[in-house]
This record gives sequence, structure tokens and C-alpha cells, in this order.
Amino acid sequence: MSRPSNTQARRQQIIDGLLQVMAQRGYERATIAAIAEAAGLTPGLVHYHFPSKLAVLLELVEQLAGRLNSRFERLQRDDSPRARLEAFIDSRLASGEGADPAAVACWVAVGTEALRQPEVGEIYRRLMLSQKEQVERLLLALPTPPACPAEAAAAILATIEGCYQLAAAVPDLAPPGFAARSLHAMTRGLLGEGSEVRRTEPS
Amino acid sequence: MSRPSNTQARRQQIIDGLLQVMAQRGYERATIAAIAEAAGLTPGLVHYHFPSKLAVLLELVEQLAGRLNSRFERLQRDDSPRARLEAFIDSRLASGEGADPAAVACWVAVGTEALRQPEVGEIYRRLMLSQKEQVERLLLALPTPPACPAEAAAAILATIEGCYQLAAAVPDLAPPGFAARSLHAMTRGLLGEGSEVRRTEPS
Amino acid sequence: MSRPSNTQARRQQIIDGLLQVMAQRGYERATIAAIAEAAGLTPGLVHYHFPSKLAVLLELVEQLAGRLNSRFERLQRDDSPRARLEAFIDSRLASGEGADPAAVACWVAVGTEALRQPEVGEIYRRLMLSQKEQVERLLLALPTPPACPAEAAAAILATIEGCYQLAAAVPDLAPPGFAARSLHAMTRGLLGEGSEVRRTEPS
Amino acid sequence: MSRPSNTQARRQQIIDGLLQVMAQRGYERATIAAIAEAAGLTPGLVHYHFPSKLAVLLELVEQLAGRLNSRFERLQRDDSPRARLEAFIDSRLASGEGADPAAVACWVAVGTEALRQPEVGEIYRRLMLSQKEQVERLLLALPTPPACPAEAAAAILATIEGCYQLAAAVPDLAPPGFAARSLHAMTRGLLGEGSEVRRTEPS
DNA sequence: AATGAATGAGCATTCATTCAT
DNA sequence: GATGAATGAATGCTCATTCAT
Repeated sequence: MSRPSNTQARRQQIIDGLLQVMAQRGYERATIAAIAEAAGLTPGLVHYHFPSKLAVLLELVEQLAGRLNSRFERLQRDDSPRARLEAFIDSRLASGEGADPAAVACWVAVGTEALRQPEVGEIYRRLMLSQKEQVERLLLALPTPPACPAEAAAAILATIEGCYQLAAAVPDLAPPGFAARSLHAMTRGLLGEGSEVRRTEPS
Repeated sequence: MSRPSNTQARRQQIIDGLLQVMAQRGYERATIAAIAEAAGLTPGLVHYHFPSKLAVLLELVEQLAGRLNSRFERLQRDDSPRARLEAFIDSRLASGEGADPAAVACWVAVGTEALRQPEVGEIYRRLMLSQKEQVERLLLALPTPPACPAEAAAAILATIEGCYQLAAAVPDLAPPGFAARSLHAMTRGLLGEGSEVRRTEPS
Repeated sequence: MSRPSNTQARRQQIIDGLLQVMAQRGYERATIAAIAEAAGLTPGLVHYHFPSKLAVLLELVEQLAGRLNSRFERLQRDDSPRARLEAFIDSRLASGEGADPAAVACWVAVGTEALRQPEVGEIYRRLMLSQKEQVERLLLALPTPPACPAEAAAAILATIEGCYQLAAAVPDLAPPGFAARSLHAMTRGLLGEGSEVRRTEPS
Repeated sequence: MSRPSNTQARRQQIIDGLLQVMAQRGYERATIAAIAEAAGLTPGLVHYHFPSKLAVLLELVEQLAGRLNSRFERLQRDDSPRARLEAFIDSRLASGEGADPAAVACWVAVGTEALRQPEVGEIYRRLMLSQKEQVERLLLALPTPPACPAEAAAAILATIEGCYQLAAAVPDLAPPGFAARSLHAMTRGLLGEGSEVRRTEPS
């Protein structure tokens, strides 16, 4: 006669609620009441399903990371190392299907929270290091890998994070979609390649 | 007869206090008491010299921006367009004299706060747009300007902001000083140039 | 399943608490802590049930006004216009059952607060204007209405408010109950009537 | 070589400053800084010339009372008891020369403060009692004094205070100048007199 | 006399967390 | 599971008063 547990569904509602509220207000100002309202629940339920507000954040961070990776895996249908590197960049920066402004704004807030909450910092660092190794592997698989793949990978990640920040804070700084386009070009710079397009019109 | 005003000195102390505390805790958790303590003052004094905590933040943001610009002007002793572009990047990313980890961590917090506090957002956007125009002018002065200087400028700024974020949150992701080095290379990619140096020593 | 709401009861407790405290200390000095204590609650609960201290005041003002009107309606069992006018005055000034010194002192504080808080001023003005129209109608229903019913009505209200003030601030200025008695006589003056009773026993 | 003392002038400036500020904000919200600014002085000077904010208020109350009395004495050029009574009422309520809306609003605030601050209450009560005796004497000097001069005097004072309250809080309740006019008529009611004008049109 | 900085207590309000129902 | 009331600590801000200059 026991009710079927809906704990998983409730937890997901709450995590989604935090994402929505945090995108607008940041973590500190995301009150339990606001999260519950965004989740369509009552405040008391939040602490029934999570021990603390921080616990919700930690799960949200994990999910955001997972979301990016699954997008990468979806994009990656090609075996060419070059194409795989570009798929990585597109999975992070391409606009269109799968792009979620709220998730981006939320991620920016997560990045700042990583400086304050040790637990968040730990997850964030783990995610970044794992992505860096991933990119590094992609770079090393290229026919002409860069001199210092570690630095190149870090630079690529930095640009991605910076594009998130600018997209959230200064949306009219550049046209949508500039980010992936530019990072592709910048990557050629990191690899010491010339741009074929440009190569044809030297000054 | 009248007591000489020390308001300017006190205001600067308070602004510096906010910078220190905010680098560690972010804006929300930078309490007036903590700011005052970092400034060596009593809490009441903060509101004697500033109408609100936000007012302190706004002044701090202006000062951080000014600091970067003056570093740029100090670095810029060369007339070559190329050298001036590189000086801009170095003024933002080069480690060594003038680099200030606390200021960087604080700036990351400012970037998040720009999403929440309209007044901060306004200043932040103004600063970013003005920097973008500055970079755009530097790019246009080059012998072979990029096809889309606006996008290239935005991408350069994004990488700078992203490097700040990673430097603050994941300091061991890449060796210090990688940022300027990498962005120089990336800029070559944006400009469609090959790297002669790198081409000759493929790994 | 769901916990039954006791919000209405709690709100009333808080409003009553404000009345008690405000009668003694006025609005500014009626701290949330004092209101909560008078209501037998903890301070945090006040802001759980009301968004602000001002919101409590606004509800209290509405209730005080309602209380007077219901007393008037209770007194008003007579169809003679004259008796109805006297019932109005008695509902405001008669001592005895229904008179509440704390409510009077509180109302005096409300009158001052009406000069400071725009929202209170608005309610206060509305209440006064509606009472004035009510008195005006009562005056016009008399066999010999005064020359200027609007002024007469305003004067009657002024005397009522003034009696509250003096009752609260100088309780030993005149014996209790003088107020209704005197205002009845003053009303005869406004109506241009002589007092037959008094006429017969000049001193 | 000692500077001539300007203490008296300074004190008066401060008292006038409190009057202005208190008329707008009430006593609690009349900050020392605001008083000083209204007085054209610096905050520190206020406490140089007065031991406390309350001390300023006490002096202000005394002056307001004195101002009314001197207006009464100015108006009182007639020996007829009736005319003297009317002059008293006019000195309190007549609009025109000598009327000061700020002083009226301030006096209303004083009336509320009399309920809170014992010292203010004491002065206020003394003033009211002395005025009551004054009016009582005026009433007793009439050819046909009222049956209960004490009550009649109290009622007259109540109407005056109430007119101040309404003039400050609901200025458009009645046309300016209604107050003195109405109180003259009301006084006839208190004295048991008919109004000659009205007498001619009995119902 | 005068100035304006400094202090510290007090206040309304917010909010994560707890818990009775 | 679910609800929403309850708690209490924390925080930005105000302000009378003091005091060094």
C-alpha cells in the first residue's frame, strides 16, 4: 500500500527551479521560496528532498556538465580528429538547438560560486580539468598538434567560459553565433595554421 | 577652524576593503562589517562615507576598469599597430608587475554581479563596449585587418574574461602566463595569419 | 495532508499587537520586536504574515475605521434625523461600552502618521471625506439644515478628532463624557438653534 | 578679545530648523543632520548649542505656544467680553496674516509626541490647562456664561486642535477659513444662544 | 565656536532551516 | 509525502551622540 516514490521527479523539479531562479538572481538571492515557486512546489518540500540549498546546487552543477557532454556526444558523428575538435567547440558554443540562455546565465553564476563554496569549487575544478584533458586528447590526435597542448586546451576553455560570460552580460556585444565561428579561427591560430580563406587574399 | 576632510582617503580605504573581501567571498557575502574590518574602520563609518553598499561596488568597478586602462597606456610605447594590439593583450593578461590576483578574483565577481544589479550591468556593458571599440580600432589599424573586426574584438575580450575566470577558479589548470601567450596565438588565427615560428617546429 | 492555515488569526494578533504598542509609543517606536511580544509571537513571524510594518499599520487603520462605523450602526435604531445625527456623535465620542482608550490613543498616532506616510494619508483622507459626506447627509435630512452643511460637517469631525487628541494627551482636562455632551450643544450652534433647556436657566 | 556670543541666534536657527523639518517628517524622522541643514548649519553645532534633540523640541513647543498667545494679544483690542472670546478663537484659527501651515503641521506632531515623551506631555498639558483657564475666564465674563464653563472651554480647545489636525492632513476637506467661522457658531451652541440669522427662518 | 568624522546601538527585513500537523 | 507556520541569526542601514581638531 505504499505510495510509489516520486522523489526523483521532485528532485528534478527542484533542480530545474534553482536553474531558472539562479539564472535571474544568482545563487545567494535564489531563496528556497523562489526555487519552490519556480518548481511549482511548496517551500517545505525542498528541504524534504534535499538536506540543504547547497546540495541542490551541487546536483545542478553536475547536471549542467552532463548536459554539455551529451550534446558533444550527439554532435560527434565523425571520425576525423579535426571534425571532433570542432564538434567539441560547437557543442559548447553553437547557437541553435540545445542552446539554453538560462543554462548559460546559470553557469556563469556557478563559475563565481566556485570561488566561494569549496564544494562547488571542487566540482567545477574537476569538470574543467576533465574537459581540459578531453581537449588535449583531441589536440594530440591532430596531424600537427600544437607545441603545448595543455596551454592550448586551457585557452580554448577560457574562451568558452568568457563567451558565456559576455553572452549573459553583454548580449549585444556581438551577433549570436559569433562565438563558435571565432573560436574555430582562434584554434587555427593556436595550431599555427594559416587560414586558407585568408591565405588567398594576402595584403 | 574647520576639521580637514579625510573623506577621499576613507573612501579609498573602504573601496580597497571591498576589493579584498569580495575577492574571497563575492559581493553578497561581503558584509559591511567585513568590509569595515578589512579597511581597518568601524562599520558605521562605511555608511557615513557611502550611501549604500552598492555605491561602494560601483566605485570599485570604475577603479578596476581605470586600472587596466592605465596599465595599457603604460605598456604602449610602440607605434606599430601590431605591437599596440599585443600591448593591449598584455595589459590584460600578462603576469608579473601590475598583475593582482585579488583584483582578478574580484573582477570575476563583478562580472556575475553585472547580471543581477542593473547599475553594475550598465557600467560593465559600457566598459566592455568601449574596450571592444578600442580593440576594433587596433585591429583595423593592422596591415591585414580581419574580415569581421567586431567579432574578432569580441572574441578577444571573451578570452580575456574567460582567462580571469579560470585563473581565479582553477589556478592550476595551466601555468601562469599561459594566457597572454595563448591569446597572442589565437589572435593570429583570427587574423588568418599562419605562425611562421610554429610552422617550422611541428611536434 | 496539508497543514491548516492560521494566517487570519495570526494577522489579527499582530494587528492587535500594533494597536497596543502604538497607543503607548506611536508608530515609529512600535518596533517589530515589541509588536511581536504584545502579540505573543516571535519577531520573525510578523514578516511571515505581513510584507512590512507599514502593511500592518494600513490594516489596523482600516479596522479602526470599521469599528467606529459598526458602532454607529449599532447605535442607530431610530428614524428621526435628529436622533441619527446624535447617534453619529455618540458613536464617536460617548464613553462607556465600546469606548477603548487604547484605540483612541492609537488613532491619534494614526492622524499624525497620515502626514508622513503617503499610504496612510490616503486612507485617512478617504475615511475623513466619507465621514464628512455621511455627516453632511445627516445634516441635510434635518428639518432646518445649516446654511453650509459642508463646513458644519467638517467642524463636527474636527471636534471629534480634537476630543480624541485631548482625551489621550490631557485626560484630566475635562470630565469623561464631556465630549459627546459638548458636541451636541455645539451642533445646535452650527444649526442656528437656541437651546431651550439652557435658555431657561441662565447663570 | 572674546568673540561676541551668537548662541541665541544659533539656537533660534536650530529651533526654526526643527520646525521646518518636523512639519514635513515628524519628530522621529527629523534627523539632526536634516535640522542642521534646514538651519543652514553643520550637524555638530546642534549638539554644541543643545544637549539633546529633545531639548530642541521642548524649546520649540514653548515658542509655538508663545506665538499663539502673542497673536491673541495683538488681536485683542476690544473690551467687550464677547469680542475677546472671538479674538481668542480667531487668534487660533483665522487664516491670513499670522497663519503658518508649517507651524500647524508641526503642532500636530507635537500633540502626538506629547503622548510619548513625558517632558513634552508635561509642557503640552500645562499649555492646554492654561488655555482652558483662559477660555474659562473669557466665558465667565460673558453676560450669560454657560452652565459648565470648564466643559465648554475644553470643547473649544478640542475643536481648535481638531481643526489643526484636519487642516494638516485633509486640507481639501473644507474651504480655508471655515474653522474660525464654524467655531464661532459652535460657541453659540455651547452658550445656549440661538443664531439671529437662522432665528428668522424657523422651521 | 565650529566642523565633520567616528561610534555603536537599534531597527526593519530576509531567509535557510526546522517541525508540528 | 506534503504543507506552511515558526524560529532565530544575520544584514544593510539609520542616527543620536561624542569628540578630535
